[in-house]
Amino acid sequence: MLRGEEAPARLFAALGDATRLGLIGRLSEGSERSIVQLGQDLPISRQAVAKHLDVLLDAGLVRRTRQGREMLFALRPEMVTEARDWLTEVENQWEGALGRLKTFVESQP
Amino acid sequence: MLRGEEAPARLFAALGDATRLGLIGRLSEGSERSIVQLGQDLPISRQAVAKHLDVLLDAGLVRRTRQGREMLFALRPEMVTEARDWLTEVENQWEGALGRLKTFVESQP
DNA sequence: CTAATCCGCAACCAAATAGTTGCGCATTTA
DNA sequence: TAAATGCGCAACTATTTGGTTGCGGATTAG
Repeated sequence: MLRGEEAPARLFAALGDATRLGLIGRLSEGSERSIVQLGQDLPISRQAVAKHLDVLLDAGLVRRTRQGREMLFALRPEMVTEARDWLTEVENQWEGALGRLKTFVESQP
Repeated sequence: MLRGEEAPARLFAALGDATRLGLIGRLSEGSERSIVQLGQDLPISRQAVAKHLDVLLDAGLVRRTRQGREMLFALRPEMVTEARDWLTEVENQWEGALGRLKTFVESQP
């Protein structure tokens, strides 16, 4: 339903978890990191971390490249931007609505 | 885990559903709307719509006021801004990291 | 007053989520 | 070569989620 919202919904759903936001925070520091590295300070298993990274990958928020026996993950900031743009649009539409309301009120006798 | 990310996670989780994004889109048009009104064109029951609105309310994305027998919902754009700010921070940190990397590379002999 | 409308509560259900463990394979390291 | 490391696959579990239906109470409309 409302097919136009499905893509951003996937994006926001991927962002809707504290652990994943933490991973994104780490990846926003710039360097690529492996699964074990990313799960270092987390109280969950390596496989749990891998699953979270899969979600981020499916949402397009990260990119991954194999290097030897390691899987390296890096942020894809374009997708972060895309999510942000959606919110900006909502804000703009809201501001526009406020503006029209103001105009309407002022035009009343 | 990573308690600092819990608040934004709730926010993004609330945004992580196409139906709810649709509701937010409607509410961004400016005027307050009732539950029945918001569910008018949706292929789900009134109660399902009400539950979605509860999620948005818990996340702070909407405000509600009772008026007679109706429950009127309106957007709270401050919260939309808050979510957007989190994404902006990630982008900024990433840009900063890129900058530092560039400086480092250029300083290499 | 009666009928229609809007809502809240509760029980229930199926599917998705977040997590676990165990095992085996590939790649490094000692 | 042998041991250790990093990963993937699979099965299993508990909780959350998105949805339903049924019912009763309050408010508005006829």
